[in-house]
Amino acid sequence: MELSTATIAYRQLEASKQSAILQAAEEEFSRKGFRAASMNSLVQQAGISKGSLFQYFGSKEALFLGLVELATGRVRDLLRAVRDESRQQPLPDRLRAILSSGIAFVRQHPRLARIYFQLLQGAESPVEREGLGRLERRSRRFLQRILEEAREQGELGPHVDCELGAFVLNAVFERVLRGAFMDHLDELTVKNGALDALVAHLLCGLGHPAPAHAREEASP
Amino acid sequence: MELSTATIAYRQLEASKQSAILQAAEEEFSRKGFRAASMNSLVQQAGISKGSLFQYFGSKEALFLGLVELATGRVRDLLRAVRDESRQQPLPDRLRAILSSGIAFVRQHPRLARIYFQLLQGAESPVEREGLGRLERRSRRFLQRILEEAREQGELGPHVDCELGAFVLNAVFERVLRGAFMDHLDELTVKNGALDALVAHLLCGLGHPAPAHAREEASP
DNA sequence: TTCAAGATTGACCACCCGGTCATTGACCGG
DNA sequence: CCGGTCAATGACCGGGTGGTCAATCTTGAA
Repeated sequence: MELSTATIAYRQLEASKQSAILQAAEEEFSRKGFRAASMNSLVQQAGISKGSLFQYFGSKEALFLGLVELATGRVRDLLRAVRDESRQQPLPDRLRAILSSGIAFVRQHPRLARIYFQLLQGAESPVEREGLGRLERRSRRFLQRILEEAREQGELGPHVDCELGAFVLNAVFERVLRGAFMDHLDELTVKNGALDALVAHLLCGLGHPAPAHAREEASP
Repeated sequence: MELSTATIAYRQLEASKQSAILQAAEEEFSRKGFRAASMNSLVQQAGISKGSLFQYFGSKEALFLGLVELATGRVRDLLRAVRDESRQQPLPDRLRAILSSGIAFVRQHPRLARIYFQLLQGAESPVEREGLGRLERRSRRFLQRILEEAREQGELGPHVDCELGAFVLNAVFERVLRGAFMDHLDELTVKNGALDALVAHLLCGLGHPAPAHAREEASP
C-alpha cells in the first residue's frame, strides 16, 4: 500500500516505524476526530519527534487523508473478496455474507471504522466530503451489481428497481454496521438469527402485496 | 420552551436577546461542529459580549446541550403532529407523510438538522452519546407503533415483525433525510414519484417470495 | 440629584494548537 | 581521526481557545 499523500521520506522509512506512525494516527484520529486530534499527542504515541512527523507527512490533513486512503483500500479489498467468494450462492446468502463480513471487519478494525463513521457526517472539509461521497457511491454500485446479478439469475422479478434497492440496502447495512461498532443499541445485530430475519425482511419488505407488476417468478 | 441547561440570568432575558443567542449558536455549531465552534465568533454574531454569554450559559457544553434540547423538542412535536394528522390514512400514505414532513423540517431548519447529523456520529462526549441514543430509540418506537397500528388494521400480515420493520424504516428514513439535507447525492429524494417508489419498495422489499408464513392477507 | 445594585463589558489568563528551523549527533568514505 | 552529510530533534512561533473578573455603565428608588 503506497500512501499518495506521504512524502518520499516516509516511503523510505523502515516498515516498523511506518506502522507505528499509522497506528498512532489511527488511535488519535479515531478517538478525537480530525479537528480535535493533536499532533503533539500523536507524535508522543508514535515515539517520534514532531519535526520528523512533518517530514513524513507535510500536514495534519495529509496524514489524515493517507489514513482514509488506507482504510478505504482495505474495505474495497474486503468487498471484492466477498463478492467473488459468494458468486455462486443464492441472493439471501450473499447478502448475509456481505453483512456479516462487514460486521467482522468493523469489529476487527474498530478504530478505522470509527474514522469512517466520523467522516460519514463530519463534513469538516470539502475534501473529506468528496472522498466520502465517492465511497458511498461505490458501495451502492457494488450492491446494485449484486442485485442485478440476482435479477439475471431469476432470483428477483424482472421489474425490480435495483438502484433503489441498493440505496435501501446501503442505508440499512450502514446502520447495522454502526450499531455493531458502537457499544450501544446493537441488540439486533449480535445474533445470527437476527441477521437472517433482517435479510428476509429486506427481501420481502413488510409483506405488503406487490403492486401489480413484478410478480411472476417462483422458486422451489 | 425552557432550556434546562441555561442559568436563571438567561431565563430573565428579553425574548429577542434569547433568540439572538440561540440563532448565533445554531449558526456557529452547525457550521463548525461542537469542538471547532468558537465562543468568540459566537458572541460576535449574537451581538453580545463574551462575559454576558457565560452568565447565561455556564459553559460551551451547556449552550450546546440547550440547543440540542430545543431541536429534539421540535422534532418530537413535529412527529406527534404528523402521527395524529395521518391517523386515519392507510399505511403507505402515513409513511409518505412522515417522510415528506421530515424532509420539509430538514429543509426548513438546515442548521438544526446539521447539528443532529453531526451528533449522530460525533460521539464527542458520553452525554451526547446518551442523548442521541435516547432520541434514536424514541424514533424507532414511534415508527414501531405506526406499524403495529397498521397491523391491527389488517394492512400488514399478523406475523410481521414490527420491531425489525421499524429498525429498517428508521435506517432508511435517516439516510433519506441526510440526503435531503446535504447538498450532494440526494437525487432520490427530490421528486415525489421517487418517494412513492421508495415507500412501495419498503413495503414490498425486493419482491422476493415471502418465507412460508406471513402471507394470507389480500387486498383488491 | 444621588448613589447603591445589578447588568454588561472586553482585556486578560493560562493553555494548546499546527507548523518551522537552527542545532545535534550518528554514520561513513577517506 | 577527520570532515561532510543528512535524518532526527524539540524549543519556539504566531495565533486561537474557553473562561474570568475588575471596571464600567444602566437603572430606578429615595
